[in-house]
Amino acid sequence: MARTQAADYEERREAIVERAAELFAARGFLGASVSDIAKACNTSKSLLYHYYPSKEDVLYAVMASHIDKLLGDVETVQAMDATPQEMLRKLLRLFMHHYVGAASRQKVLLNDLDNLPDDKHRIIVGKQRQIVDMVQSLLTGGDPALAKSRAQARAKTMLLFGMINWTGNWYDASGPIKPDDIADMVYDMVTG
Amino acid sequence: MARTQAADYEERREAIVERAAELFAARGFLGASVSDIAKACNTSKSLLYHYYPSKEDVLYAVMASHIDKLLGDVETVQAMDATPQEMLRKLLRLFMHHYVGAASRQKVLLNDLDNLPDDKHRIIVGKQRQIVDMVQSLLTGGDPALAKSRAQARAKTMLLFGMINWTGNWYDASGPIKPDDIADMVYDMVTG
DNA sequence: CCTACCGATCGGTAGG
DNA sequence: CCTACCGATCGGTAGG
Repeated sequence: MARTQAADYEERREAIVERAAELFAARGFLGASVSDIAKACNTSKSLLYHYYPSKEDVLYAVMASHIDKLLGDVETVQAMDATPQEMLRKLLRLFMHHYVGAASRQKVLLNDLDNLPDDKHRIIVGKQRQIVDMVQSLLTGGDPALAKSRAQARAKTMLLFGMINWTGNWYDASGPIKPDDIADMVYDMVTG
Repeated sequence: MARTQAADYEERREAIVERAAELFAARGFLGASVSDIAKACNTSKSLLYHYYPSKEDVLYAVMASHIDKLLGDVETVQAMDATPQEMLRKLLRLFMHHYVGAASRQKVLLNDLDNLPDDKHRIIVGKQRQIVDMVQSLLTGGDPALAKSRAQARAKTMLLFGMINWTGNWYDASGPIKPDDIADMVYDMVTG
């Protein structure tokens, strides 16, 4: 009995996070109310507060689950035996797949980070920095000219993230361009 | 007397827009209250409603004033007698100057577009499309290979906008990289 | 009779 | 697990 409930508990927590991610992505964290989330989950506000202590904790769950997958991509690439260029291309493809596969969570991560309380904000920002640093080291490792100027290397890295982070605003899954195509276009532009 | 008041009226309207832009940029449209804006202007909420009929009209004023400057950049470049490449490089430099010089308004334009009512939303989106189309035509005009595939050209254009639109999240005016440097880095990446 | 402007409060809804 | 609520604050407007 207890085990069945525990299994159900985790399923409901994940269902709440998924519905919340969709609503936060569509209306913003402040624009989507706790009642909205409850309705989307076919439950009551009170039930929602049984699974998460606050609206901000739901937001954190949305962001943490997503960024941990991106950190998993970083670890996958770090375990490769390959050149920086090959690792960068692979990492960009993995990122784009997660960006597209979890578009709502990715949008929430980019738009509503400042709505997290300070302690949770710091955790997410720290993980973002790990990801950015990994990309920057692959970029400078493959291009010795970049290693000379730290500011230039950071700028190029952030231009790269601009390209992939903005895809949520225009990417159309039903079009001819696929996630791998975008990853390769970005790769060619930053290495060409 | 009447002329003095009219002049004051326009000054106050502009001051409200500037303060609102800063607050919307810092907290988001929903996170900044009308009371907050009034406080930042050292006036009352009632006075604010004397100058703008609603909070949404203030948001529209923030966005419209900014995007009209970007459209002015497009017109400046259209009046040039130069190659598509030279026009694109010039346009990117003009954009980056306005992005940096009006960072709050640019951030609001990118983050809070969906908080506009439908009619005003359509106006801003229409102007954005003009800007995107201009950049795309300069990009394909300078690169015949791109003209072959519409989807590829649109993708490259949006990757370009990703780079410059994301700069608000990392650009540091006190660092060694200047707006022209970013514009030229972007230019080199999309044409190289 | 107009405008510019204030302190106080409206009806509803937010997160909890 | 729900209905019924709270203290506070929301965008917007009243009288004067």
